[in-house]
Amino acid sequence: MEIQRPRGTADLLPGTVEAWQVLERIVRDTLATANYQEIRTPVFEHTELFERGVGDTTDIVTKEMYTFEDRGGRSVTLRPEGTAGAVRAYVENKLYGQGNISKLYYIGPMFRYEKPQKGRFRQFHQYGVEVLGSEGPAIDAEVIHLNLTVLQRIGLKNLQVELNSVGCSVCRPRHKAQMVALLTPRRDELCKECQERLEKNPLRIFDCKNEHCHTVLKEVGAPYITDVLCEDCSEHFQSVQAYLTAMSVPFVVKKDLVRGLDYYTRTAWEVTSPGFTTIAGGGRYNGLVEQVGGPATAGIGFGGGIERALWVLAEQGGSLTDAQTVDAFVAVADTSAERTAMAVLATLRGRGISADRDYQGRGMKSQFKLADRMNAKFVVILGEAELASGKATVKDLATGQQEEVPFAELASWIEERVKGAAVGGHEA
RNA sequence: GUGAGUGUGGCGAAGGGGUUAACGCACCGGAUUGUGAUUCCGGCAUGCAUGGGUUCGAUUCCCAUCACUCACCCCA
Repeated sequence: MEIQRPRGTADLLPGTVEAWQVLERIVRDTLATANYQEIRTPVFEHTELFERGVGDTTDIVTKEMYTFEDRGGRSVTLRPEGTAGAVRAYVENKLYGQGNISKLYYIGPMFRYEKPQKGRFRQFHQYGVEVLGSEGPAIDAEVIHLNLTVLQRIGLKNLQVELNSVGCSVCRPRHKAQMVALLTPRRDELCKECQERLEKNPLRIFDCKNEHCHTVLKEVGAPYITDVLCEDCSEHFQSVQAYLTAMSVPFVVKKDLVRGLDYYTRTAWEVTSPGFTTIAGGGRYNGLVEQVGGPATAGIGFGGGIERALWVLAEQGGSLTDAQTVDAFVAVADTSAERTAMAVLATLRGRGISADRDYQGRGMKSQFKLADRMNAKFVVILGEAELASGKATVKDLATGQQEEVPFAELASWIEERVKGAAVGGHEA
């Protein structure tokens, strides 16, 4: 049997990679406008990093990690998300020693052992930012603003920012205690999973899809974390909203928003579009750097799914690319012109003019069809007559007009006419 | 991880236990001389996801495996 790609992975073929290139370009350009710098970290890390960083009660760690032993008997894991690795690198390379905040971004593959579905893969790709070293609400607003801006520039419509605060090490335990006190008497009525959540992370009960669980929540008067924030968190949350408003970032507060990772504190958000799953999401993680072994350092970041952004874009009827084009197609009318054709190709390419030809011995008619399919702008015809006269016949495929151009002037002639027009794939 | 559905050429698809597996698109070649459209002509699956079983005979029935899709879970 033919070898197939592993489940949940995808081949990106010519025709679709172009959109990825454009999207990545948009991400880089947008983040550069806010002075973010790229960081590249390993695609696998010691398993312990994720267990400690992401949290060992999360779904990601308990059932979705690609973990294996390497030949040295070490347990390593393909990264399921980008934050843990970035934070590890920040600590290991002592970036905090520079005294400034670090504004970082990454783009790359992530891995999660899940059952693949639409918009969900085992190897998927994210771009994301991490800001280390600032606690102030202004940076929250900047990061959320960037998160949304990238998506807008990609061309997505009907985007919605859902915002919440999940508290800190002061208010979270307090909230947890209240939840446990209120819900334990009616523990038996909760679904099996919520009974577990009650012990590990009661906040997540709000996330439950089970109706009866919600009824119980209401009846006992279980408070949203947002309603019982400590003073500092409450103030922070208010400020974030004020800054967002100042930056004209529309958002809605969603009190039951809980993110899937344990490390979030205070600000948490998701960006969605009605009818789709989460396209991007992020939050603040003030305790994470310490947990990974660094000095107490505030952090905040987001991750966006490339497949999901492209999927939603396509569903909304948008696209990111035009087909790649070629400036000149060199048509060989007679085998005696073969060498000249190769020379012309080399010359044109040397001048930065994209050029291609037929390598399958096709006839004239087929070569023109090929040129047409490549979206070539000009066809340079080389045959006996041209060799004899020292002039190439050049046809402008858009107008259908032909001209004789001396070999020596060919490159400049084409360059003049092609200049200014977007040359295939160099511009976003 | 649980449940359901699907799997025929590059793509979309018809078919159905018995000796030529429709059709459309795409692709390739041709319609007298070295030129892109349309039209016309011709070509293009010893094969119906893979492996096994039932049968005189299977691509059509059964089982397993793999993949994809959908729902749940959760998320990007």
